[in-house]
Amino acid sequence: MGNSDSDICHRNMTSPTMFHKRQAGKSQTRKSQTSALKSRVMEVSLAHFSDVGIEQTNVGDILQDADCSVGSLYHHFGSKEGIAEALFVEGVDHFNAGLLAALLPRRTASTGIKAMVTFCCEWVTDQPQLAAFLLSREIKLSELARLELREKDRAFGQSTYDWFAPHVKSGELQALPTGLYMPLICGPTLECSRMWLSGRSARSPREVAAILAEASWQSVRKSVRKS
Amino acid sequence: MGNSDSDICHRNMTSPTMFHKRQAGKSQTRKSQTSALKSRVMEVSLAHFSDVGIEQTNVGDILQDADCSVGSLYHHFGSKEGIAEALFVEGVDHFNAGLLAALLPRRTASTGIKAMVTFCCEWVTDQPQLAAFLLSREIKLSELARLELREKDRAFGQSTYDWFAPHVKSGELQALPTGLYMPLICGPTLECSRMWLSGRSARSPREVAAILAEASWQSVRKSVRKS
DNA sequence: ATTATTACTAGAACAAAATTCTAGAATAGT
DNA sequence: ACTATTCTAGAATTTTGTTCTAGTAATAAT
Repeated sequence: MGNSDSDICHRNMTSPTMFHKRQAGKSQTRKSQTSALKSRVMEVSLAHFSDVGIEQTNVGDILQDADCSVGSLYHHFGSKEGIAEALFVEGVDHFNAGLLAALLPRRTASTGIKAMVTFCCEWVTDQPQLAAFLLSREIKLSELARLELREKDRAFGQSTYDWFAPHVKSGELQALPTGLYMPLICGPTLECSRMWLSGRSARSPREVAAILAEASWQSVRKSVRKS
Repeated sequence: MGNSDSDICHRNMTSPTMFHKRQAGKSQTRKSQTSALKSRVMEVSLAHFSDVGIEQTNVGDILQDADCSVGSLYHHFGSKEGIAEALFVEGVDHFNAGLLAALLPRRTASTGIKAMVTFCCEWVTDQPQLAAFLLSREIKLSELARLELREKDRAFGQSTYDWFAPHVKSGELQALPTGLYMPLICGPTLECSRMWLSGRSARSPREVAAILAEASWQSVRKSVRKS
């Protein structure tokens, strides 16, 4: 059938060794090259994901933009969703840590609540891509990542609750089902963020931070009204 | 090259006419059969989308569950995203209409705001699938649909604003940037909804409707405080 | 120093899934 | 009756995510 015997096994004959396109800096250690590659992939992926969503992003584009080979990508991340998962976990960690750092030092209910809202607004405004990606929630997490996040979520909830509890006891904050504090405090801000991120609103969260902070505070404070 | 002259054009020779699996009811008009098919596809798709997301849902399953052919599906919806788009537009319409119907008859600021929140809670609790799908926002809308929605959004915003304006003037409601009313009023509820729909919270929006309604009202009312 | 072992890179091959294509059937319009 | 249009059908194609095999650099073990 073939031209001669010489064409037996013509597949996989192009030795990868022949090409060394990506040797970049010879001085760099392998380790740093590798971690640079991983960050490059994550950065590029985030840009695509937040722009058109995970589904619409195709691996080929990531590969090209990050100058990465199929093999490397699947070695490091396992799948396209794997990249999204890494980004998601990293992002949640960063956000939660910042939020706690903003909350914990405050000594009064009012300043604490307002600090949370303000932090949310700044964070979203400062990293719109990551925010858009986290808020989109189109990620199908692996069982492992799901458990990891559930645990982090629990720990985070506990930390905030420990801060709230005394102020509830002292009568500054309303006593509410635990699960309602976060939605009441951050819900409006997140909704504004979604609108701004998707172009449905012109005002950035930062611009309306003060209003949101005040409003959220009014919604959870224990109020004794005049009228 | 071929065996004989008789095998010219052997592709596409299986006449679709030979099969009449889906003739269902002969009495039905073609029109009603068609619209039934479309609803079936949308219903089945919604179930899959809200369950595992658009990406994870595969067209083959929809085809099978809705007893629809590839041709019909692509004729009516153009693509998988097309189905999602149709569902999305329909869902938003339904929600907005309901919300307005709940709001407009109310005569006081307080009852109006609370009616909005309550309606949100009930709606989400009553149609969790549709709610989950709408809130997930993993849909990449076409330019056309985007414009259509933008316009509907504008009209909706106008209607609500027309209701708000007098109460702002009368001093019951705070004067706020127009884009902030919806996030403040519905943000906490939507956040609760997301948590309930994704299993991160046990309490349904309906169960906490009263608390949310009161809190949201406090956040937008014009307040004169004692202390 | 030499030899396993491991971590990583590379891209061709593969498989699965979405979409296009061709064509026939039902219906509406003239 | 005939023509155009809408709709149905499924085979064929294309696209795209992932696997596979094969190689290289770095490290550990002997």
